Amino acid sequence: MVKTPNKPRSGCPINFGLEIFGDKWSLLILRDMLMAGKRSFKEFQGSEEAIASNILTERLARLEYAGLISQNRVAADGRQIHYLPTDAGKKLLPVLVEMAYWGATHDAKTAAPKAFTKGYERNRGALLAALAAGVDPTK
Amino acid sequence: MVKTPNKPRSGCPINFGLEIFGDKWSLLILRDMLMAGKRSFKEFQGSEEAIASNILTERLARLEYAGLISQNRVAADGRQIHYLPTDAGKKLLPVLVEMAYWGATHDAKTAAPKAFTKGYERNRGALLAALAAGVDPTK
DNA sequence: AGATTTAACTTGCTTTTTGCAAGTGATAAA
DNA sequence: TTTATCACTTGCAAAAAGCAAGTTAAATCT
Repeated sequence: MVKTPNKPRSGCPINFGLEIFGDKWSLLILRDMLMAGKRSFKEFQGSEEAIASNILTERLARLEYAGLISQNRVAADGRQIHYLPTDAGKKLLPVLVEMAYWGATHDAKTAAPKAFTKGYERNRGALLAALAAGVDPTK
Repeated sequence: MVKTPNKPRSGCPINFGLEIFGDKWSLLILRDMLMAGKRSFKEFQGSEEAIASNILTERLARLEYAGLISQNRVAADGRQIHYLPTDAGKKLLPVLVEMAYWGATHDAKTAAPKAFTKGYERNRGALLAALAAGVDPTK
């Protein structure tokens, strides 16, 4: 299901990332994990962008294969699996934050709260730290 | 050729970006423009990843449509067109730098020069400023 | 001036990926 | 013990990517 590693198109570090999460869905899953605390299949499916279940399955497998997330069956409920970011996955937070800031400042109709944009501009490091600590910095 | 704007899947600022450059090629074109000073169709085609000409055409049109780049016919040679980043396009540099840093630190076989990684860790702001000014910070 | 190159695309066709709707199997709850 | 819930699968249609070859306009070469 998850394909064996094709040889990379290049050794470029940007290309390295794109070959893992260069599509319209992977970073949304990471966003849900890293910025919204979501962990289950159901929660990812519930996001506004409405990913199809087969695509979500494939992306979770790929992200796991790439070492960005891990699976853990929930002890209290044998049906559920919790997907958690690995250390490598967590380190993508700055990428997400930069993309979010760019989108917030270039989309006239953005739903990004002003507090996010202001927070970034005032103290980017503190914003990153708050998000990494699981605190919603817009509240 | 460039499709009319579908309604966005959400108002999320990250999704806003993904709907424009959420694929395996767009950010490589921006990388070539913003970090390698490339401007012509030929130069983009010459990159190691070897984009097909029909895909390159389509992506340049899409990026222009989204306002990230502009076309300018070269006065000295009527065959050539120079593609240049707009202000909005230039502001994607931090996204590229974060992706590059992540890739450089998570790909064991990365071709990223140590000077880039070191430069980022020592002084991210200065690295961004140098790249924005068109200086190659690894030299 | 005519022939050859060069730059930027187009076209046609095949393969791969995405998207949608419906269905399945293993728990868990009523 | 029926009914729900969760995490998938499956089948099929539509869209996008990939590849090779061809086209057009403008420059350069002879």
